[in-house]
Amino acid sequence: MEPAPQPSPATATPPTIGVDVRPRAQQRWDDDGPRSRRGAETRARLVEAAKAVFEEKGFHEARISDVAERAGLTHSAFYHYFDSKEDILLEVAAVLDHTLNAGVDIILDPSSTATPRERIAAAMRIRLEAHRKEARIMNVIEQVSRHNEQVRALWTQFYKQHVKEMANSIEQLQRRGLADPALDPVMTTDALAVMTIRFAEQSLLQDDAGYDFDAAVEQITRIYINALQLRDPRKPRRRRDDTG
Amino acid sequence: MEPAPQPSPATATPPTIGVDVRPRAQQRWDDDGPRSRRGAETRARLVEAAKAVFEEKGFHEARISDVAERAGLTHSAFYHYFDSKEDILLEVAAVLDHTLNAGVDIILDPSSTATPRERIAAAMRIRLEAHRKEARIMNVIEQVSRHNEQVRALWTQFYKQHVKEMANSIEQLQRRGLADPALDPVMTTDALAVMTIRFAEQSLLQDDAGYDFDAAVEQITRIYINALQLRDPRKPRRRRDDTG
Amino acid sequence: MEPAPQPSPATATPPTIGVDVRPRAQQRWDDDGPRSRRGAETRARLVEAAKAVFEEKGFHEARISDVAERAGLTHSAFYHYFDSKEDILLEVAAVLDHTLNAGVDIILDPSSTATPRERIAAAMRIRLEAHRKEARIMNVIEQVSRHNEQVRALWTQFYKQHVKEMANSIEQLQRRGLADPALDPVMTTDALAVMTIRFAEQSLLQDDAGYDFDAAVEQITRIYINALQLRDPRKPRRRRDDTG
Amino acid sequence: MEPAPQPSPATATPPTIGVDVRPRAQQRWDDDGPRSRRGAETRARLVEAAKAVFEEKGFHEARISDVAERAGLTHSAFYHYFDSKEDILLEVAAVLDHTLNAGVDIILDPSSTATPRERIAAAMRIRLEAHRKEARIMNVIEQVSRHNEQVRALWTQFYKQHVKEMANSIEQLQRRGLADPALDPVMTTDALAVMTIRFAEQSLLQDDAGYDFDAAVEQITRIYINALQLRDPRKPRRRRDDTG
DNA sequence: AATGAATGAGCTTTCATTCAT
DNA sequence: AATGAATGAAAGCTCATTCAT
Repeated sequence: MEPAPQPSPATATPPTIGVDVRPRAQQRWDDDGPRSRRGAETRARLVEAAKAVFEEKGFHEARISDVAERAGLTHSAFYHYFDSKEDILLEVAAVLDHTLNAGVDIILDPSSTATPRERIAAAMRIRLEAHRKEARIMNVIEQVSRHNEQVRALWTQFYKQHVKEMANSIEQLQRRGLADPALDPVMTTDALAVMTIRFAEQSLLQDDAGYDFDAAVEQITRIYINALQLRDPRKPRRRRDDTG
Repeated sequence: MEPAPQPSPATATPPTIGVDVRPRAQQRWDDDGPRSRRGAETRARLVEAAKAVFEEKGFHEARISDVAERAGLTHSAFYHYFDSKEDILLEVAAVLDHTLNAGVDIILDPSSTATPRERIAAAMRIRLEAHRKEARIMNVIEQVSRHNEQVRALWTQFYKQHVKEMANSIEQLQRRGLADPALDPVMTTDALAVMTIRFAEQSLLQDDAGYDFDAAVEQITRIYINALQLRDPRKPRRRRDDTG
Repeated sequence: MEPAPQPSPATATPPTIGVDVRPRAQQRWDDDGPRSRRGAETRARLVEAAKAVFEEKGFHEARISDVAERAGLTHSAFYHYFDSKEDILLEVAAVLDHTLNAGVDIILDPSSTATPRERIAAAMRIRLEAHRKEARIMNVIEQVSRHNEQVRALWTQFYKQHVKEMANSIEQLQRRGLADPALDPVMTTDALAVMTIRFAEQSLLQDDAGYDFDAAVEQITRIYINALQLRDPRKPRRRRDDTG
Repeated sequence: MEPAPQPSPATATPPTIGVDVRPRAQQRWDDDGPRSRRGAETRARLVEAAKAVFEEKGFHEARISDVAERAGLTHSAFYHYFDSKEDILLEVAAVLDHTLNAGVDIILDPSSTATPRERIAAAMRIRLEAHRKEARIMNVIEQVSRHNEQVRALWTQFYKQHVKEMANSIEQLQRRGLADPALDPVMTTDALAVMTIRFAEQSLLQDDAGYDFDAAVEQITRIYINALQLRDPRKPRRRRDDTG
């Protein structure tokens, strides 16, 4: 258990999420946080271990000793770094936040010459990939968010952020006459985001069989585009049978 | 040894779901079930109480004594009727199964003269209403389903059942040239079902603010119809820009 | 469960053991005892059931409901007849007392013309048979006797009684010069009784394999006779042919 | 991670009995065992306490908290060292195993110049002493052995071992013409072992009155020797040909 | 920084027993 | 006489957490 070399930067830096939702976590960081390199490494190992354990057993079933042991530590060593299970979950969640919001920008990138359709397809793939990978832990986070204020804040923020960006994007398309004007951008994004995320969670889990990933990407993209009644710009009038 | 007198219909009927997923629950019913009117009432009260408590605190946080007390009973009285928390959750879930599958038929009812669009709108409303109402407990069930085989069986069955019916319906529409033929019926239904259910769960919870219900129904329906590229039948040929 | 015809006389009569060791049991009999024929039958069925259950599961593992159910009764019906598990065990034990002391008389029967050796062989067989049959329940009784005063009294009385009779017999043999005079009659009987009883319990349980029964009888008898250095009378030396 | 420092020899040595019957106990030792001196002491105290409590109250009546409290610990501290009551009983039993098998060798020691008679007398004393001392706990062990596989294995092994050794010894005596050839060595040993052990248990318990110890040793020895029809070697010829 | 020992709160579960019917 | 419902006491066990080293 000695190795675990790079102190994953993501965890070693105080997570840079917009609103800082970490009363206790922050205290920790300022007061109790690891002062030595070795400490930082151990801490990172714990976060990693926590994620794995939560994914495997869920939050409630996960024991602090499970986490500690997987990190090659004693039960009680855990308390050097975190105050509680909730505490470490917050850290796990913060790290995740980064990962998941990565690809979204593509859709909105104004410098891109891609058609909306292409952008959506690209974004879809990226997002589904991310969710397929992180579905388990997101599920955990979401579950906990229902009973833990801090986690809820983090989760909401993440979700709302995503929806907001998408909503903007849809609005633009509507303004340019490229999307069904009768759709409410926010609600639509919400619904479609839910669809995307949950579908990934539920039917794309790698070891849970489900569908072929590429086929799924294609189908979800099509549904998405259909739903928006998306038209490609500048082409005088698309006929709808080439939608793919 | 009277022949297990009429139990209160709502909660106590042995749920008539396709596959019977109730090893212990069934035993209970046959062997240990309440034999007196009073017992049946108590049992029903317990199921009711359990649902409420689970909704409030989630499954793991819920204590058996919470349930018992809410039903006006002692802790140990609980064990007259159920073997465990899981056991009573199964009962709660079974009851719910009924409720939720109620409105689906409308979509498929062949005797109806309504257009597909109308049917979908109707089904959507019914379904969203049901889910809005039962979202909390469904969430609980779904959570537990990840770690409990029996609950998973029940939940899967419920979900799969729903998807299958919808898929059939979509296939018919496709065959009649009324829906986008490029969509895979099963995957599409899955995705759209996920969207509907989860949107309801997440954004329509009564006390959780969110959107205006009627507006939401309208939007979700529109998205749904758009996604399918649904055309109304018998009209010689619709041009697709008036889809609204 | 209706049959169970003859109210086994042994249980229906207040057991006729020397000292009456049944404070509560007696109360029951006088105060609460079954007044109707049906009651007496049920009571007998309970005693029978108790014996069976105790044999199967031991005293501590046995639940009152096990007993009641085996007697075709409800848990709570048990309390019409007995105050507790201990209470019913006392009854079981009392019944047993009779059975087990049955064959002993043969050894002492003065009218018999058999040689001591023959008498011992006969007594041995009878006793081993009885113990083989009742070893399980005796074991239970003995176990309980360690923690329950009343049961202990009953058990001791039974055992002491047996030892005393045997000791008398040995003493006579010694006086007639037919047994090793260096043996202390009481201690010897005790030791040999222990041997007999326990050997039966431990190695002759019917379903527990062990030895062939007849061979065992023969061997134990031989050991017994050897141990006493028993000589047959009527050989030149001794003239007292009145073995009694 | 120190190498499991020297545990208090009496209770803590991994018992060196022939077959290792300690699935969980062994795990414990390797994985969970006390790693500090203090821990080892506590563990030893627990084993000691357990023995005492079991002797006083019997296994079923003994509460884990009784044991813990007697060792000056909390209820839950117990679970640092043992998984269950059964678990600690196994340890108690293993320790006992040593003690009880100590003196047997004397009988068989070929270098000894003592006569068989003398050897038996010596062995008898040792064994009776041991049993007198440990009768209570052996009783507990035996009781539990009826319902616990592991304890049964340990107990059986102990008993069988003993019987086997004695049987060999008897066989030798028979071959040398020093013991009644009509006796079956195994059955005889079994019976005589039962006699010895149980007599000690039943009649020699120190605080339970009974007989004078030395007298008892003498008597049991005599019975034993009689039973075998033991002759001293080298004495020309015993004339008692009426042994059968 | 890290560990092992120890604690205490709390939960599930089992059962003998009582009560109303 | 018999039942089902209900209770209360107690047990076993788990775990997060603290403490001394």
